[in-house]
Amino acid sequence: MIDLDLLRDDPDRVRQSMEAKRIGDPATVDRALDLDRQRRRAVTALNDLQRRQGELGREIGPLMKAGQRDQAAPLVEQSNAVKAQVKEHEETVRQLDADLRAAMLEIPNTLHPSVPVGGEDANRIEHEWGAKPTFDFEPLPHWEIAERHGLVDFERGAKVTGAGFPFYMGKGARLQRALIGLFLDLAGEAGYTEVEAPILVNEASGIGTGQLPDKEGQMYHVTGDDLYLVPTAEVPLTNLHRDETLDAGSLPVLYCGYTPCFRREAGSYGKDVRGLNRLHQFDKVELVRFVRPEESYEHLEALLADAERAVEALGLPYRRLTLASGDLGVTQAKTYDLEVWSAGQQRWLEVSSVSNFEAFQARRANVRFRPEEGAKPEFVHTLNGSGLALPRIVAALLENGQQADGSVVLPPRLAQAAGFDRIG
RNA sequence: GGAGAGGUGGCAGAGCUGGUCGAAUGCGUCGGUCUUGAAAACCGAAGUGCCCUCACGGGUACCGUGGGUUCGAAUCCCACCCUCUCCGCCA
Repeated sequence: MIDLDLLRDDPDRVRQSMEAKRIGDPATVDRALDLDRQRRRAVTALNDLQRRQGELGREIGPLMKAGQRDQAAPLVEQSNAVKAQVKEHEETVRQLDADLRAAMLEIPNTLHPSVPVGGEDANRIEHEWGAKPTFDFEPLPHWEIAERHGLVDFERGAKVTGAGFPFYMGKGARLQRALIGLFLDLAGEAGYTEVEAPILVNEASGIGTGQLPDKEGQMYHVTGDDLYLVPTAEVPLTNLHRDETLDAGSLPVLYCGYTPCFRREAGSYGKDVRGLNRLHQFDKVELVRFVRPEESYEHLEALLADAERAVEALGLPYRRLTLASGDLGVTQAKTYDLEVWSAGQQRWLEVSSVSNFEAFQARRANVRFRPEEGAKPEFVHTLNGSGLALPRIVAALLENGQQADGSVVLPPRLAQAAGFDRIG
């Protein structure tokens, strides 16, 4: 949710962000402003009536206590009349509140000035690291390598659950476990507190981080208990402090957590979804920061560095993009993507998305802090980044590490964590 | 899942035979007096959201959440959520 004061003071900026992000209808801004004006008028009227009701009640009280019902009768009659009006106005305010909130939830976060405006082709490549491997043979895509070594069983996953829910077998499974451990260790070294979180969350949490109502169809919904499977650990980790006022001295708060992630990926089909490229269930280590607003862009860079360190630990060539406005979601003010080079497919695969949400999530989730003793609570800024998502990392490791004899060599740091340095 | 108890301000804990209750009291916090300084003692301050106001200030709502009864609800009724105790079940 954006700041209502910003909407009132600078609606043009809000509209421009909507247009640049290509999200929503800019007319929503005017609708929200209109609802806001109506609501304030209604609240003022309601408060006046409530005051009158209180006055009458305080006059009636002593009379009733003294048994002077007759004297109280006309006042009671008045009070009943006011009560009816109060009820009416309450309903009006309730409706306007709901409408305004709905409109506000439709308005995406504003952009940081450094975000390039445009569509996907305006994404800015900032940095490239590592050398793409070269081969004196035709490198295979990871799904063929995985099949050859029995690392991932897509068919049986499809039988047991459905497409996009693979089994990892043997060294494939051990690799997952080693990567999760390695990523959590790296985050721990960087100062993050490790968290094991619930992987089912309630509706309020979905709203808090912005998955609801915007991306309703993307989460698996457990209807029996009205809970949602997490699409990322960002949801539980950020909602951990929902409706809290944090101690200023505790900031910044840094959490890392591993969870399986569940995404319906409704509407995404095509050749780029083969193998491990896009799954309904996958593993990811997520990094989350709660910070003071004035420091959030420094933290964005620090968080980015944390994610890059993880890729570099694996020796995978990668590049960093600053996402253009059109590629940003509802909630982000600025996002960097990290993409690793996947030699068998000859393409870049997104493995991390590092974002500053400024106060957008904090306002929805009501996470605040008190800047100093006695000061008013303010919203924190929240940030998060993958550190990292596993499947495409595994894809790149298999494709980049493949040898002429069909075996796969693992990078040293991973070999150490996994307990083996070669597959096949 | 069954039976019972309970959810009050930063914490603890009254109030719950409805009527200036945003709410006693204690602890903690902050300011002051005293002291060379500190402690103790004493005095005082201090919640959050929303609305009106340039401001000073004022109004209103909030005692788990949402409804209801009533002229009036922290106090009564209903539903839900959560915590605790006992029983059952169980990795």
